[in-house]
Amino acid sequence: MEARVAPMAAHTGYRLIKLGEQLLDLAEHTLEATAVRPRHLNVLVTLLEHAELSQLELSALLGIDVNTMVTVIDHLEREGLAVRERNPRDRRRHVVWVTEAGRAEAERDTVLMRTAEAEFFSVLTSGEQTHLHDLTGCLLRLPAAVVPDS
Amino acid sequence: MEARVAPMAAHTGYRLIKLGEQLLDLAEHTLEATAVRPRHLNVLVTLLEHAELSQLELSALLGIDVNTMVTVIDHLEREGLAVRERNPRDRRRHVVWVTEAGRAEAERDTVLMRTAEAEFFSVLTSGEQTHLHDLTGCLLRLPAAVVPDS
DNA sequence: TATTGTTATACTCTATAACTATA
DNA sequence: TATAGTTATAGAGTATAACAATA
Repeated sequence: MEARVAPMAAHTGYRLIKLGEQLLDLAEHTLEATAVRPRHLNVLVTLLEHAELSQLELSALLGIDVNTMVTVIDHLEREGLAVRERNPRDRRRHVVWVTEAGRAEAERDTVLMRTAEAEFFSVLTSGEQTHLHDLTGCLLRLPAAVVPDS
Repeated sequence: MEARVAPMAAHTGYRLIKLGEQLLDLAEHTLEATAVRPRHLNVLVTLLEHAELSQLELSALLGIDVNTMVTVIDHLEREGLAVRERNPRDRRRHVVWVTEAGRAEAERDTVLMRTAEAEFFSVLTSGEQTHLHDLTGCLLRLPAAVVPDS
């Protein structure tokens, strides 16, 4: 008795698309009870690491449309997690920075995400997880310097 | 001079989401000049492998909403790639089957996809590609019997 | 005249529910 | 009464282009 399988699953590319869908669903579900959704957490964490980014730089770095970025930061401001200010040296630009509440939210949510991911990947051994981490980093052309996920 | 990187890239889960997005974009772009889009090819290939599937069974197997499946098969019929027929043993059900033109389309498009994917994964060695194939299969709980992508 | 951010619009995708035909 | 498929509708997400402020 063999279970039916989608033949496209023979393609590694298809597998990665499916995994991406599952992991995005996992992220949405994990953050369900929080004030943010995955996209907002991504922006918060990025702002904590790279201070002084304009919205345009944020958009380029995260691959989020500039248009969408406006509403993401609208939401963060409304929730008191981030603040927009004019850049005094170029008043066309906004500098976005994270409030203390935003930092706390990001730290709490990062723990939630790490726990959920650990569970998701637990079917693999620790060594396999590291290997997957490295292979995906290579495909994304990430510099080796990126802190490993452990 | 180090390039700025999205800090979330430290999470393997985030990496897989990003790769999934890139690979879906790649699939869309690869099939741009054809009569189908990735979802239609997925259905065609599945019907060639598993004859006699109803639309409901197709939906469940591929994770495509029953609702969406209607429009996908509408498109395949309009393009002359598949045909819907009533199942004589249960006239509520449709049996969907692929025409000769549909088979040719699927075979041509599968070659296009394999070529595009080979290019995408070419930054990895052959052994690394196989390892990635196996790791993703494990995470998706695929039976080991699935034909490898080589 | 070009750039940053915002707003408006339309287009796609998806999700819910109502509807039909069959069982 | 339940099920397979279809259609209608509304909601979210995204993409394009116009717009305001500033350089």
